[in-house]
Parts: sequence; structure tokens; C-alpha cells
Amino acid sequence: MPQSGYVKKCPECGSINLFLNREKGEIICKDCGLVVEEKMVDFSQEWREFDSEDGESRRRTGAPMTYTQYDQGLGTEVGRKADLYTLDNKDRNKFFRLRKWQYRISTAIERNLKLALAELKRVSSYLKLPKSVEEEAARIYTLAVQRGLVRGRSMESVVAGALYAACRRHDVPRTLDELSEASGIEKKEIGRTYRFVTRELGITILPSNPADYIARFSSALKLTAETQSRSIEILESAHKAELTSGRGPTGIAAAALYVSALIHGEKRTQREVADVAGVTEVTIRNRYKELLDKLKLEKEIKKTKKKRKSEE
DNA sequence: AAGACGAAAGTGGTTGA
DNA sequence: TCAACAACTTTCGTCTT
Repeated sequence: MPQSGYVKKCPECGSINLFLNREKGEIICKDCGLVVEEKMVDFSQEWREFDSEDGESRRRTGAPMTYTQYDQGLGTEVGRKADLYTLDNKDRNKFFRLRKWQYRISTAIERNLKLALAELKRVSSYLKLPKSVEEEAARIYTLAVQRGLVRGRSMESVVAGALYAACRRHDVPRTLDELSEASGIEKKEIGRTYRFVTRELGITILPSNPADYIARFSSALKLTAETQSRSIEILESAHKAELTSGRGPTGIAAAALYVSALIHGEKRTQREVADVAGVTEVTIRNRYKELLDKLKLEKEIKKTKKKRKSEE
């Protein structure tokens, strides 16, 4: 066991006689009873530590190597049950089993965290998310574990939900579809846990801005910079015309991009745009129609059409 | 033949009694 | 807690290029 390099004083009485209750995830002053720290682990520190291997030897929790031991298998319960059924010498194994069980309970939260963070890291790197988002998601997940919000939900879905929330908070939104593909969790489930977790943790969720999606969709469709910036202008005027409220931001972004591509003679099919944005063609059509109606863009589209004809 | 269009029915979440 | 509702999807037939 690594020794504790965790030196902290109780802000109330100055005692250094602090007790770390890992099950509850609290640090309590033994002298005055104050709960010094409710966060179970300072996660961001652990994260960096694991990543940078800078060889500092004072570690609070288990060695990083154990991290990889827990495969992204199923939960701990499955393994425990399997143990029970494969025993043949009951008496001899009973004690051993109980001991194992006890050990597992006491480290359940920690193990859950390790497992979850491995998963989180995997999904995050799959989506090429920035470090700041990864850390935010880890923070959210850690909080969720502390509050017992994972109970009754799969760990993976909470990880996905935390990532989704973190992305939105950092204005680098990913669609639920992308999260779903990266994590292997159903879209509905991610949405559900996302909503649940953010509500329980009181995380404010401002609706994402369609413009945040433009850059990514645009590059996925290999559109030029002009088309991209034009679509952002369209979004702005759409916003002024109150065409955006209540609508799915991805649908709006997709439609703006579609129109903009038409105007610049870089036509993409509705299907292509729809796939990238993770909406259906129908939704694009609806938004597209609204844009044409309210923003009088038809002329520009016709203009480019004529231009192309005359070029032939 | 492929893309665009739009009607109709279905889904899951929100809201308000 | 439940029903009405808005946004979005799925499916499918028709029109346009």
C-alpha cells in the first residue's frame, strides 16, 4: 500500500488528525468532527498523475498500474456471483470468499472510479475531446459517484452522460449520436442519465448554440471557409428572426450549412448533411424551408444557379 | 436513377392540471 | 400522476433533375 502523502490541517481546530472515510468519500477531523473534505478524491490531480508519469512517489491512493487490471468488463457483482457457483469445497472457501467480499465492498467506490475513468478516457480520446473537457467530465462523474447516482444505472452510461454534459459546458458540443457511437450506450440512455445527473448535481445547462456545431460539420463535409462563415451569418439572422428557439440546435446548424453550401455552389445532398449532423433529411427540409421563407435567401441560390449555368 | 419533397403515423420528453 | 403537446423521426409515395 502506498503511504499517504496527504497532509492537510483541519481548518476548524488545526488538527492534523484527519480520517479518510473512503466509503462515504469524506475526510473528517477526528478532533472536532468537522467534515473537511467531501470530495472523495481530488480527481484532477490523480488524472494528471496517471498521464504524465512524472514519478512523484507520494501517492494517496493505489498505484496507477491497477488501473489497467480492470478490463472494461461487467460490474463487480457478476464476478462475485460467478465465484459462488464455481466453488466445490465450501468450508475451505467460505472464509476466503468473505474476506474477498469485504475487500471488494470497501474498495468498491475506488474501483468504480478507476474503471469509470478508464472508460471515460477511452471515450474521450475516441472523440478527440480536449483535456479540459475530459477533466470536467471526470469531476462530474466523481460527484455523481459520491452522491450515489450511479446506482441503478450502468457505469458506462453515467460516464457518457458526464462527458456529454462536460462538452456542452465547454461549448464544444457533441451530438448524442456521437457519444452513443463512442461509448456503445444507447442514445436514449445517455440522454436520460445526462438529464438526471445534471439535475441532481444542479449543473446549469444552457442550451447549446448551433454555431458551435458548424465548424465540425463543415469540415466533415469538406466545405470551404466562406461557406462556413456564411452559414454562421445565416444562423445569426435566423436567431434574430426567432427561428431557433425550441428547435434542435443540430437541425438548425445542418440547415444553415446546407443553404450556405447551395449559395456557394458547393452543393451537398440533404442526406450527406443529415448524416454528419445526426438528424434526418426531413428535419433539414423543415428548417431549410423556414430559413428560405423568413430570410429571403432564394434569390441568392438562384443567382449561383444562373452563374453555374452561364459558366458551362 | 438519385435526390428532393411532404404527408402521416410513431417516439420520447416536457408541461400543466 | 396523467394527458395534451411540440419537436423530431420513420416510412413511404410522388415529383424533379
